[in-house]
Amino acid sequence: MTTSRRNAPAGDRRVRRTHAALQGALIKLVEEQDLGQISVADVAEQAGVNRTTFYDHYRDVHELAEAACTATIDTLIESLPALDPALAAPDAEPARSLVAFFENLAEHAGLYRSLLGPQGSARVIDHIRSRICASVHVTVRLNAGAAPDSVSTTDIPHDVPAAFTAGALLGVATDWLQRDSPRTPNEMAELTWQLLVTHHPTDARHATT
Amino acid sequence: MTTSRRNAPAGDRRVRRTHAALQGALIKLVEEQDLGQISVADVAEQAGVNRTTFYDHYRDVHELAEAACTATIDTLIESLPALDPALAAPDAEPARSLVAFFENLAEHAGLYRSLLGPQGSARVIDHIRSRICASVHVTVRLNAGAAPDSVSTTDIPHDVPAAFTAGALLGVATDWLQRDSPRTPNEMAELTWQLLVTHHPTDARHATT
DNA sequence: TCGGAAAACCAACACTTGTCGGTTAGGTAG
DNA sequence: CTACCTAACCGACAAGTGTTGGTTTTCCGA
Repeated sequence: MTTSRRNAPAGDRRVRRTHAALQGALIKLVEEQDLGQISVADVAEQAGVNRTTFYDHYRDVHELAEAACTATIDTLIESLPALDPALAAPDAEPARSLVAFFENLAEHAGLYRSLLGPQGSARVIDHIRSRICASVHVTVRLNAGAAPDSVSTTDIPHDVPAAFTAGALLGVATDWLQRDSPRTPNEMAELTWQLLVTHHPTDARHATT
Repeated sequence: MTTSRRNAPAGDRRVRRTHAALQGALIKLVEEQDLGQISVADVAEQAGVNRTTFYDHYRDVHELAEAACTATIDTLIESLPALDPALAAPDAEPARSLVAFFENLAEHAGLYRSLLGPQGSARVIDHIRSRICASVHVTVRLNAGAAPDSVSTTDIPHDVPAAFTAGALLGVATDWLQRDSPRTPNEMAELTWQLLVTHHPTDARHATT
């Protein structure tokens, strides 16, 4: 094949450079204007590479955007490994993982706002959603394996709750970014956590503050 | 300032014709191929109108898609007016509105699959999400007004639960359409309903079948 | 160190996109 | 019925897109 084809760490030095240049250029541009207004020529010039070189690595801007936010998404995903929607105690603290989730979201607000909004990319949206979905998937499976005391684990399949939770998180995040986010990450984590664990707000008034 | 700007029912007969022609053309094309592959020229030719006429009404394919699926979305939205995520009794039947929701979804599966998937349109996705969000919003407000027996209505704001529910529904729907949907609309409604009302699957084993 | 392999550059290509004046055809108000 | 109004058509335009073949530069391994 193409000789050495390491996926992540190694590889040709040149490709890594142009990859980094292009992704960095897009991230910078996306902080200033909407994704839909960014042309391939803009990204190439900002990155300092020839326009045709762009097409040697990505098919279009969407694909670049997907790759560019992968690293950020990775940390975002890893911030919520301990999400346990089913078996969690209702009086648990507002789940540090959720706080980290929203803090990470706020840190790259400009990026996510441009990518997830109406002018964003359906490819990126779907990518993020499926990533969260997979992450929640394994978490549910882990919890089910950790407490295999009943047949209910096979009764309720994994995929629907995972899709439910992933969509809910993405929905809350998107909505939070769309408005001028009057709430802090902590508040968002608290509210979202109450919704995740149960939909009875009258029961959940513990308010450890 | 194009003088008369009637929005929905009346207006010039010619405009309605071309609107219908373009929207119908897009819907037909979108059933066959992914939205991202459809060009303005394709739609115009399929609709039997000149290409420049397209731009007299819509800025790009995404905007047309948003307008084209509005009617379908309206019925989709109106199918879930009775959604009560907070106060519903946990042993209630699987919410006819949810069944209608998934049936409507299945009926236009090709359309939604192409629009919501990775090759879809972020504008359409955001549009649908915000529509569902607004619908759930008023529902929550209605229920809160129907049972104003505590201060908890002001304690928990409306927007976050609405965004949560909207995202969750859209997530479940998208995930269901992406796979080859082995489940029936009834099953999906049942599963989603259990998730909406509570996250404790061990409690929810009523199984009216 | 050096030679081959492959990435990056370059010019140019057909094609699509979005926009613009001017013309034709159709509908609506009077 | 008629005259005005305006949507729809037409040709042409600059700009952006995606691809191609060929050249130069850079890197990796022997």
